[in-house]
Amino acid sequence: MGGHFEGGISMSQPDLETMRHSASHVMAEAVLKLFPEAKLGIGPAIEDGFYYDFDLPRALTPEDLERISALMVESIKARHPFIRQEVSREEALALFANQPYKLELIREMPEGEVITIYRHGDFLDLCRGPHIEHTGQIPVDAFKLLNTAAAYWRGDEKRPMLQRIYGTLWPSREELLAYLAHLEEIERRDHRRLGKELDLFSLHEEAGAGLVYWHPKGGRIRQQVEDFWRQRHREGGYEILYTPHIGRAWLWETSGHLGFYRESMYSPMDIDGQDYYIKPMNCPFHIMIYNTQRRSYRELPLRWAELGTVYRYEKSGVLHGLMRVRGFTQDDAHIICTPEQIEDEILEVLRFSLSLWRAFGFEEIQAYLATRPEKAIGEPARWEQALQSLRRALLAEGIPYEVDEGGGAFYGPKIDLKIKDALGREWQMTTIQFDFNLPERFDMVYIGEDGQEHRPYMVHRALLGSLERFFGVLIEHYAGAFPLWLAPVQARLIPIADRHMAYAQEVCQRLAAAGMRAEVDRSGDRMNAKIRAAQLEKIPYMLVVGDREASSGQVSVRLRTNEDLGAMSVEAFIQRATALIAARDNRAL
RNA sequence: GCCCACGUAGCUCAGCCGGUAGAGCACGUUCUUGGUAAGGACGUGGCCAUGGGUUCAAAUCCCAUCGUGGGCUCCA
Repeated sequence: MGGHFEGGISMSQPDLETMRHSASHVMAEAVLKLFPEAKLGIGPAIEDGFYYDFDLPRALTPEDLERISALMVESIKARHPFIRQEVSREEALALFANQPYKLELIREMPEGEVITIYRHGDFLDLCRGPHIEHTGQIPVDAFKLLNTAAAYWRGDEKRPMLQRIYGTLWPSREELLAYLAHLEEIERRDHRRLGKELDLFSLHEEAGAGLVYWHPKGGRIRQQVEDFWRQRHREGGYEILYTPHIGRAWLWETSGHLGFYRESMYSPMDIDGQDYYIKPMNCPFHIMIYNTQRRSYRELPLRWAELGTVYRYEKSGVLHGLMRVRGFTQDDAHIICTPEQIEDEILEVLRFSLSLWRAFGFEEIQAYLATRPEKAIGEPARWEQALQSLRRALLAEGIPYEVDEGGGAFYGPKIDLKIKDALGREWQMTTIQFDFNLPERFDMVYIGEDGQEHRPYMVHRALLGSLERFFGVLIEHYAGAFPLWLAPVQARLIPIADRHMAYAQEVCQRLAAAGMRAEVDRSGDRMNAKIRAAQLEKIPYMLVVGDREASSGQVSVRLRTNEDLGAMSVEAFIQRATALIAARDNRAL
């Protein structure tokens, strides 16, 4: 979910990446001055900046960052040249004798590889380079050390934990400031903050981590999402299923989940001496339904969807608002079809997914095609066919995609879609996965034209992914100012004085009768305060009613964009609003 | 799960070199009945996350647990 920040940045700068990498060296130099005993990990350039990992005698504090930053400024002002030097393995080992992590890297370098070191000032690092000419090329007012965090040495949770310092660096101060403003914007839109401010959802430590409570206003939005989702699925030839939340051990043994997915499942509960597990996935249940009958090729493809709530154990440290939770509702579906149908089905799923995303106002989508991993089941020929149909679907839809070599599940290849939000951040939501495993395990068959039993193809797909994560992304994408058709409150009646309350109530009822979500501000506040409150709640329409409106049967329409449409008849307003709602217009008010 | 930080009223936060709590907003009452982003007055509200320890005394110090945040690893 790394932010892609582009706002007016001149990327043509002579190698911003090199500059950032060099900055990480300068930072390491500063850290060594502060902590001569520090052990160095690695320090690459990353998107937006750089980091360096250190093994330090104590935890870093924000004050340390300031001191490090000040030392970096000194080094930059000193204009130390970067000096590249090739060394032999023995020399390298000697130079880094007291740097165990560097020694490990050196020892792992293949024989004959040229080992290079870079020096600047009295700092020395094992490094492939390249670097800038001298430290003075780093714009001294365009970098900032952002935060410290922990990271396992080489990303391995069994290895020591190092302290990582993240910094950001830009070609100019203006760009740095723009980037910092961008970070503030991200914070401002944070779904956890907006969820609280707009009274959409909550989480409760005393009631369990990673479990989401949808408040009335969040519930209204979810209902709209679900209603639309169901409508589109009906139109797309899907049937809707409802299945249990728990299943006997037999089910999960047969599916193989107890073998390969156990660490994500919760402990069983005992029911009449039998082990039951709460479901981490919906697929086995759908297959049970499939297997209740002898199936003919004539009834395929079957497209079975379910808003299925699943529970998965997630490590405590990874939980994050709505984005990563322990109980969530997938907009799941399984497509069961013949090998001949698979290609059309895949293409259709992809189209369907894209149109759904566009309907919610997400236009930019990137696809990832994940291929056969080392350890996989299913004949290579079927993998190849499956992969081809996935690839052809991507080409047919013209979506940019990258191949994730070996990134497929062991039971089949898949397409994942990442959706870009309004701030350019990517979110992995959609997944379309082949499954060569479950049809075998559950011995799913259909009778073909030839009267023989055949194994159907099965595809899992979740388009929005989970309703919780989708909601989180939706909140951040719109910064809480939801499109009219999704807004929990579409219009608020604002009576100027108490004597206008009855008229406001009457108008409100007319809006409700027209299918709108409207309410009257019954507080004792003055009109200005009522407008402010509605504005902060990002309510699309503020309908001010006073003597003038009450006597003429009108409402004065103010939009959350601050635009004032003036007075219009209630009928005209209803026409305008209901037309936009029916059209599911994501922008107009 | 791991490392670090944090957990005080519904919300945002102050208090924390130990002497049993404070602000703004929200909420309630009340005066005001006001034309497009905060009218005034008064008031309610906290077992200072939970459990244990140190101390004459703990919101303040120590430990543990739970949770949250930033990361690592992993995923919808």
